[in-house]
Amino acid sequence: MATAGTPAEPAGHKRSDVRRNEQTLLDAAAAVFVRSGVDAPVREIAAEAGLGVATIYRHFPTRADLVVAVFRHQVDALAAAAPMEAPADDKPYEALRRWVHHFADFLVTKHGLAEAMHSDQAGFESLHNEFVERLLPVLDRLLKASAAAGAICADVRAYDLMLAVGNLCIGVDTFPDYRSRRMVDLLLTGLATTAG
Amino acid sequence: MATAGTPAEPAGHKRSDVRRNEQTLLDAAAAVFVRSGVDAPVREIAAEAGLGVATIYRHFPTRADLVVAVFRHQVDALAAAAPMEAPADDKPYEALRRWVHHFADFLVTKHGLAEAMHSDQAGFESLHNEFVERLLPVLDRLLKASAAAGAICADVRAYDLMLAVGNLCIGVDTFPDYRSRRMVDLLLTGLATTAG
DNA sequence: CGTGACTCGGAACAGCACTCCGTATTGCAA
DNA sequence: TTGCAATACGGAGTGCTGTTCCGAGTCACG
Repeated sequence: MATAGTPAEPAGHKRSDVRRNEQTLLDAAAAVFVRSGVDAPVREIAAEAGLGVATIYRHFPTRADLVVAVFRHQVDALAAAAPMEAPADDKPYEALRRWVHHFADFLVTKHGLAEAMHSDQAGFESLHNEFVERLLPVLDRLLKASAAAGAICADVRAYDLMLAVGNLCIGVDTFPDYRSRRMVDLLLTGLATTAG
Repeated sequence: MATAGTPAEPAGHKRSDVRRNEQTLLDAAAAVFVRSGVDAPVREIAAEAGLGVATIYRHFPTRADLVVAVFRHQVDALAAAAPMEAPADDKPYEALRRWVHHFADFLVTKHGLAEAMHSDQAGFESLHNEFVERLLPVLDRLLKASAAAGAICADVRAYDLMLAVGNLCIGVDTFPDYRSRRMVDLLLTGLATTAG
């Protein structure tokens, strides 16, 4: 249940094996996620790490906690990739467009991540929450900057856009002919047009 | 494996209990799909029908076969809802827009159908195939008519658009705040704009 | 080196899809 | 009406999943 954004990381007073196993698990999970997708069986991750399943659950109570931990750096990089100060940028819509494509590329390269983020499966809600918590403010800022510049219509909510883009990235693995990037572009174009 | 569009329906030479049970299953499945979504446990459908699980598998080898059979009439209606003769319509883009929204509304009201259609789970491929087979020609016709009228850009493929719209309908149950309809509209707007 | 607290491992439980085979039902013909 | 061959049915069985529990093992500190 607990969202458990950061389980507990005062970092200092943890037993050495705990810290070692946590890192082992993160490495194993990263490898398995690439090989079998983010919804790979828990046992497979445990085997890859050479640890028991209970150890996984002790460190990462829900699957989303593990996924978030594995991708944390990349999500942070994504958040940081957006221009911090909007006023400095004279082309806010271009900045928005660039960042959304970065976001989409990130999702597409992590097999099953987009699917999982919008899944109703138990344990995945906090994954959704994490993404919303970290990236929604960024997207909202970009969106408001564009709206202020009159480049897009102002009544589109960042939340809707974020979920929509995430949704458009679903199925790229399953259906090789599907071009998610083109569709994301189309959505962004629609955003700009409604301003007219 | 078999796509099994129409398992075998010469209708005449089937045992009476077979036909009766098939209808019972369809009714039960329809009820359960509404209550628990299209990915409800097989046992639940069997219980609702008062039949064994093997009977379900005998009539509908894959889950998609059952889903397709339950929604066949509505999918047909959807296909028929598109204007048959494009030339007669002087506003092809409006027709396209209307039909796509019909399609989206259909998906949204069937809990989990959009998710299932783009799932990589075994047994769901034929669901995707069925939708593509039945609705893609319709969408393609609408799209070509709009393109011919110069209302939209011509380089968007019907397949991409269909999957994109389907994707945008994912998550409406899980995330009540997500407005899929608005996002579908945005996508359609983008389609029109790129023509400019 | 001993002790106490914390952690690990894998067996155990529960829920799912899907299959198999003995039993029951059906339709036809005598 | 009744017997029989073909066919369908039911539910137990198999195998894979997530999740929990507790005895055995490991670590840090005195």
